[in-house]
Amino acid sequence: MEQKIIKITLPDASTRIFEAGTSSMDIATSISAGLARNVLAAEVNGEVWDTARPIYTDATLKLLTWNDQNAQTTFWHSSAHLMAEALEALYPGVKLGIGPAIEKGFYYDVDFGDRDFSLTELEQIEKKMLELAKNNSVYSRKEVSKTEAFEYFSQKGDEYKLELIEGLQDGQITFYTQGSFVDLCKGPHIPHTGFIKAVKLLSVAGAYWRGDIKRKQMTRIYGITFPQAKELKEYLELLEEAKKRDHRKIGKELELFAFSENVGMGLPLWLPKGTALRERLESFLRKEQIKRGYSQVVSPHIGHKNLYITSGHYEKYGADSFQGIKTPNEGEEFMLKPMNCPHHCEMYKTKPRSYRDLPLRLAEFGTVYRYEQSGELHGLTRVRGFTQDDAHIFCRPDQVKFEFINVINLVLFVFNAFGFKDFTAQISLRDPDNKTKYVGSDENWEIAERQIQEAATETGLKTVTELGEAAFYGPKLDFMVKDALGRKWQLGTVQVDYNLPERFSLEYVGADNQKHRPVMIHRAPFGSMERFVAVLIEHCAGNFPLWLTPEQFAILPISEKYNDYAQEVLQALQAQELRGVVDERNEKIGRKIRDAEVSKVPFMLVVGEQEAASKTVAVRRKGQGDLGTMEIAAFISRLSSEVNQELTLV
RNA sequence: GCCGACGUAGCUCAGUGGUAGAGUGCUUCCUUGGUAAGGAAGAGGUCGUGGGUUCAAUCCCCAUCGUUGGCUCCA
Repeated sequence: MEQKIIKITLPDASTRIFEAGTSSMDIATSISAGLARNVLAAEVNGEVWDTARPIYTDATLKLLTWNDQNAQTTFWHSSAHLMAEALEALYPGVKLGIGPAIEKGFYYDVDFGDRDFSLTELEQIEKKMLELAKNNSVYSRKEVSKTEAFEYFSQKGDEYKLELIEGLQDGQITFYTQGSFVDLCKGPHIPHTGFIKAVKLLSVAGAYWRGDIKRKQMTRIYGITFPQAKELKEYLELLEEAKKRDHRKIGKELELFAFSENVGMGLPLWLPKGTALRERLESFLRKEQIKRGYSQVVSPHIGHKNLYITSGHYEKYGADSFQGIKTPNEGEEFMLKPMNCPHHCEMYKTKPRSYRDLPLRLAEFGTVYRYEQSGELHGLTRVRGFTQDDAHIFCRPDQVKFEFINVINLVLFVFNAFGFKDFTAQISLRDPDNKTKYVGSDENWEIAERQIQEAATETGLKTVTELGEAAFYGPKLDFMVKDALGRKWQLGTVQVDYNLPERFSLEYVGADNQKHRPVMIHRAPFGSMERFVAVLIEHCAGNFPLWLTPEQFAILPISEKYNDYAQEVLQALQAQELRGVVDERNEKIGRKIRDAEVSKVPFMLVVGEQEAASKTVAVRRKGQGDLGTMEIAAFISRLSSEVNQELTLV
């Protein structure tokens, strides 16, 4: 029986009575005209609806304005429709794929046919969008049958939409219309285009239809919109600021690393300062791992081809890898190692193992080489030669969960040490519909997947689960951190592997005096030194913690007359294992300070006549200014204690 | 690998169908200065590379290499 009267519960738990069929816009109007002017969408029983959509049942209602995430998503989705309307106006006959909102903004995939599309055309599309927005065209929703939907887009000749309709269920198909533009869309949308006051189209990119490399590549146009011009300006400024944190820029400025065409793309050169930083990171982790029962090992950069045939990697990746290294011996071939695990398996096999020996934890800062697709290379985050902070834990099946938990704790320890609070822990499982992509028995996969999930639960780790993202040999838990521009990168990783022990016939003798197969856990808390340093740079904008920074201080003589004293100070500090330089240039002190500030040196030690006479230094802290004069020993103890404090915190 | 953009002095970038400019850095000189840029002079570029169009190409076209925004991939 149909209700005549409905009860609406608002977020403050108050309730109001309306006639059935009242829309959330009507309700907003009844509350206040100001609210009605600003409401973009509504959450009806937790689902985001158009404000014009009539409500026929009792419901909880939250009116969404620009400050709500869901309103912004709706706003940007509606903006994608507006862009599509502009595109149809400017380029008659374009075909449209999908046009969703994304985290910041929206995109639409467009097929321009034979036409080449260029960046320079974005501006006139923006103009057209703003012009159309001024029409205050209402986004109106219409339920259509599958047949009607087919008819409309057949007539229009848009095969992409037809394919989408194919996958939809009759009775659940809706069209949205604004102005002259009609789109297949389940909504919701903002009330009308007039809310869209500022538009910026940011970039164009090729994107395969339905993410399939074998299908047509469409032109994807990315953009963002705002209800106020001021907000767009602020957003663009934020983007500019983020670009200043880019590790590629800071890495060059601070002389941490470089690339050379002559060396080869994706092969980073670690310069002295970058190396100093990296080696500190390595010793930090090495020390921690020793505490946690790991043994450090070293293996060569190449391995016999047979090693990778045994491991299965040759079959899987051989054709897409750096190719084999030939020797003067006919038929002999080595491969650059793309991972460390096969070497570590061979280490395991150097002697018979007892169940009492397990777990065996072999750790190595192992440099590996992978022929990544050229289009994938990106600064230090995606390279072709990199060093993993790798380790393989060989354990009994009953130890897997415990070891897994310990690894999770190690990763969290590392992330905490560097202040990475905003990360995602992702459990990657098999694609249940495509099991042939993976090796290993169903049973082992199920055990491994369960153990990962249990370990995550028991450590209290908040995780997201992705199907189909597992490695081909086992499920994994990845820790992802965002870079300055919001791109996600996988740093820490933990992976269970039942496959390699099988392929390498690894065994241990159990308490029952029978042979058993160990389980392997691959893990890397940093992921790789390269990617970790990249993300760390962006995280701290090049202002590294004192214990890590390549140069902790710069000694700045007032004039050349005090260079000798500056050297004396340097000797004293270096004797205490503190790191820094003397700026002996023929420049004024103001200049030397500025340069040291710009190059992010934490401490500046000004030395002149007074300091030389009293064997002191005038200390200045980056970003804080003058801290006053102190004796060299006092500065040493201040710097050392700050370093120690950082290290006990981490 | 695919689509788009870019490649000019060590760095950041301007510019033009008639063989190139700024700022900064670098070198030298003057200055020896007390907490975010002292002054002057000078050196530096086959305009990524290879073809083509043209009387003439750094500029237009093609190819190639590299970088870059995405897509796909990622042991």
